[in-house]
Amino acid sequence: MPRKPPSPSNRASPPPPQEAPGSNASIAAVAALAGVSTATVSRVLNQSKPVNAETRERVEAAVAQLGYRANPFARSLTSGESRLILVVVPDVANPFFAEIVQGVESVTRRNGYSIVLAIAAGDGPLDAVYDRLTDGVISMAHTQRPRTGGRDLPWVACSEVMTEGSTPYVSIDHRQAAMDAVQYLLNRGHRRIALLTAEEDYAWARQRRAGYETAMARAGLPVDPAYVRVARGTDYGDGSEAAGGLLTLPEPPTAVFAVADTLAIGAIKAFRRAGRRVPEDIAVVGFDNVPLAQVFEPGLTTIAQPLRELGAVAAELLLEQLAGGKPEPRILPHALVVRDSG
Amino acid sequence: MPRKPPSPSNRASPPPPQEAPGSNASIAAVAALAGVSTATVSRVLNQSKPVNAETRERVEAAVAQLGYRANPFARSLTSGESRLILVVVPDVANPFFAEIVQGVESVTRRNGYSIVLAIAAGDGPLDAVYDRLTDGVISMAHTQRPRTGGRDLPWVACSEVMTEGSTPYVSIDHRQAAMDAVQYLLNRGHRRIALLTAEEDYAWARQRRAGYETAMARAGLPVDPAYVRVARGTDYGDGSEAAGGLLTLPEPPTAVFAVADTLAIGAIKAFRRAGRRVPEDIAVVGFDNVPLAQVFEPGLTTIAQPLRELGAVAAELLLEQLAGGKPEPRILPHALVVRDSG
DNA sequence: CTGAAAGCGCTTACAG
DNA sequence: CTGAAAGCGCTTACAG
Repeated sequence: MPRKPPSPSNRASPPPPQEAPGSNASIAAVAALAGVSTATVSRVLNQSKPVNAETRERVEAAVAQLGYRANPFARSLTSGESRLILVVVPDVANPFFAEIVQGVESVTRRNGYSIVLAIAAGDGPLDAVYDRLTDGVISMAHTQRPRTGGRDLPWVACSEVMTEGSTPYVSIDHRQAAMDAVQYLLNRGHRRIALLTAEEDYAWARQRRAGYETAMARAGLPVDPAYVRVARGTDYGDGSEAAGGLLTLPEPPTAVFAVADTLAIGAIKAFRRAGRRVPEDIAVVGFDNVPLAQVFEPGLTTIAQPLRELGAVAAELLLEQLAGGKPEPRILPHALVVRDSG
Repeated sequence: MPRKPPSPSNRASPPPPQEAPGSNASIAAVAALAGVSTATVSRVLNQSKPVNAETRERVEAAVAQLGYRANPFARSLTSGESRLILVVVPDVANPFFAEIVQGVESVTRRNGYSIVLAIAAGDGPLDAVYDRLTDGVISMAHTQRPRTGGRDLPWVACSEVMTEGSTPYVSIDHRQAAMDAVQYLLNRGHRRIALLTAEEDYAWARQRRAGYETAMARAGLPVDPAYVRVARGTDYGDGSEAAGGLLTLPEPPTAVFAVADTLAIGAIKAFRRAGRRVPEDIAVVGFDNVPLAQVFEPGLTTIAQPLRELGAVAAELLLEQLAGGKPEPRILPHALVVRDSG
């Protein structure tokens, strides 16, 4: 917003409405130009009450002539809503965020909401400035839902299942997706299948691991604890490091299911460095279908999420909340993308 | 922000200040609890005027007890500034944005500004809602700088040199960096060096191309037009497509300089598919040092930008503008990262 | 150092 | 269908 020139307070007579076209005219200027009250201008702007057609036209002409746009601060101060939705993205570079956000935007826009993004710093609470500014939030991050003084900011978790409380969420079924990935490996004849997972304070990591365990159990296969490797983080390097030990086992696995593509690629690099071929010597399946999954050689077999739709549904759930509803969680379908790595 | 319950207008008597701890108390409630005027509360909150130590303590206690936080809309409406900075990121998934934004945040935060992100849709103008909301913008996108009714929103271009007008910017010297990349190839004995560039409505693309041409000219080498390939976009696929023809030339190049890592990797894939080895048969150098440059095999030789510092300097330039200054453009040093591809 | 009061630019009962 | 006026929650000359 512009800085106002320091104007002397003017209490004697009201200032004449400024009609400088293109400057930030006020609603009073529009009203004066159209020969109506500010109330009427407000009503045509917001279509909140019927206005005589001819009057409306005069107002619209005045708005156009002055290039008037409402001051969002004044509007929000009186109306009690900002029509702004906060989308929280994780601080790690997430190749998905852009597409998910597009999905969000596709539905918010046609409902008169704009979106604003914030990067979550770690998993701490959100910068306090945001929640006073927006009507609700869609979080793609592992952020704490803030309890701002007893009041709850409407909140939707996108792609990160919230078990805590009744926060609505939209997600794929991570456990089932992991089962599908492991089942695929089983179908190809693998029996010694290792799990490459990440530190499990993420719900998705726990669920993907559970999927692995369930699939193995259903196949009547024991899970050798030595086959379960927990990476320190989710970087390529973490994947390489955690996968390294697998090869020196007395009975090394013939396949690895990694809970993230980054880990999977790190593992492949480690295997190669050790002289193993992928998938001939050891098959690798990832999770996420990051852009790199297609470009990397060998192309990575992995699980894909419906990104745009995840964003769109998250927006729907939030809008439903803003309208006073209690939306149900939504589970969206995933897909196994078969390439060359496994 | 919360929806207010529909309260009947109350004109007879002022409502008693609500002291419900944790609810959104107003400044009046704080004033009442501390036994001072709202003006005094405002003064301690903003440290805008000296306040008696004992009074200040009472106010601070009241603020703490009520969990008071100023309503940002009311504050902005009166003060004329939002203390919000808009960072515009490109709509293509940009692996850099997170790190640049961290740089921005590191300096805005300690100056009392918060940041808000927006994704630029193509190269159209920004959604009008943003510029009324924020005090200034840092754009990492190829967005048009909007001229909102004659008034200019303070603006800094980050990593995209603006030749237009006097918009301050921070960037590396793309032309020099490209020269360095090509010179590296020349030093390794290459003479037939092709250029893989992108459609040139981007300043950086033009400048990198100019660097290529200058380096070749200085080496006394002609640029064969057949060696200059313009990719349709900057995807991997675009790189593969544009690079493909190079191999069937009567005298194919021995090296390629690509103006983006994504193009470089696409080219490498195309070369491999055609049975060529990189770098033995053909060397490839990219630009950007995307995360993948390190992970891809072969590791990509490329130019790295100082991301965090780019963001930090952009923030400094914007703050300088907000303080009424006219900051000079800033050029930051780049680095050639030598890996295996060239 | 402190307070009473105007004013920022809107929206919305209330009364015609 | 329309207007006068209060009120949203702050900040800031102005006057002590």
